[in-house]
Amino acid sequence: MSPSLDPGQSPPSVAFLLSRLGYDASGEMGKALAGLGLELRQFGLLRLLASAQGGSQRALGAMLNITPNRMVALVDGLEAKGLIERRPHPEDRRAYTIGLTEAGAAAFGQAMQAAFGVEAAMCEPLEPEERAQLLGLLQKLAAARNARAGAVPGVHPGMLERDDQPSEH
Amino acid sequence: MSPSLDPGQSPPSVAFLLSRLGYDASGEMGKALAGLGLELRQFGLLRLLASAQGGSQRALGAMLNITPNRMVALVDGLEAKGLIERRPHPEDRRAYTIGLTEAGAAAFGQAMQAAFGVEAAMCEPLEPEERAQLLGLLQKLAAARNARAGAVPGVHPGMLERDDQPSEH
DNA sequence: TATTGTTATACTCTATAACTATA
DNA sequence: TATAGTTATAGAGTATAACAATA
Repeated sequence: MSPSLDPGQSPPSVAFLLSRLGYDASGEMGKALAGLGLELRQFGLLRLLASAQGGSQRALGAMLNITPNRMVALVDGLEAKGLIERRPHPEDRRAYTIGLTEAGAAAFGQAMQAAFGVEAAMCEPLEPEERAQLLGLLQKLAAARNARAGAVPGVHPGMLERDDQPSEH
Repeated sequence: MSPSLDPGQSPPSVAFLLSRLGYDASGEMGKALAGLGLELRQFGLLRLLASAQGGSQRALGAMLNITPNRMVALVDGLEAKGLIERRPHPEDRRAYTIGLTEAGAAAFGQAMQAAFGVEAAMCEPLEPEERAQLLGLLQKLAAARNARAGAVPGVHPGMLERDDQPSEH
């Protein structure tokens, strides 16, 4: 976004700047992950699994706003890489339990390193205090949104999927 | 993005939060524009035309990172709505000059109003001083990026197009 | 020969609805 | 009957390469 009268400048709007910078952040993150052979969405699932093991494929998909049919390909892809596993669900023979493999945990660690690299590069123009300030303000905004939305917050739908809007970015 | 260990929380990372909030901002902007019968990309072109009249279709596309073939449909759509016009280029009979119509200028005004509404809603959780602070920090980041990238800055590729990364939103 | 707008084709991604096996 | 994962089909969106008119 950027409804400026000057095409070369972002307008003095938080929403526009967030949109622009967030898009760039996703892009750089995607590039960094591509170097590891990972896609943004794959990283999103790894990240979720690193904190929430044991969920069914469907339950994980619900948390990521990914429909069941698309979860198949996503899980297939990571399983083919040996980063995750479909394990038999202990209570439901229809379902699988998705879990990180050792290689998957290692790959996730590398991806997080890459993410921190992107973070550092993006914040490089800011003084340390400015960066802390910005972080606090963004967290406040995000917290308010999460409280409002009520559910399924935290995971950037962009790296995963969504149910309503922007796909262009 | 959001490499947190807690799937319900964004991690303390500027990049992740920017990605998440920027995605939301685009989404809300898209919704607001949809109420006016406009898409994000269409708004992007209107916005550009409001400040840079007279460019050829190709030149405009270059500024928005939209390839010539896709500019055709974009211009077609807005021309069908009567918001822009293909006018004969004064110096090159192959090219057109794209210009806002009166209706287009009015629609752009309405879209800007909608954009400001989104801005206000998004910043509602912040105190006025916080908002000003956030705006300043985001502008500093954006300015540094523009200076680095060198060219074609300011316009959120997400509402338009891109040449490398995230399309998942 | 290069460039403008345009079109044609193929390819990717997604959505919707079915199917199977369990519950 | 409803739900897990899966598959099939169709649709939207995009990229690539061509094309006619003009430079």
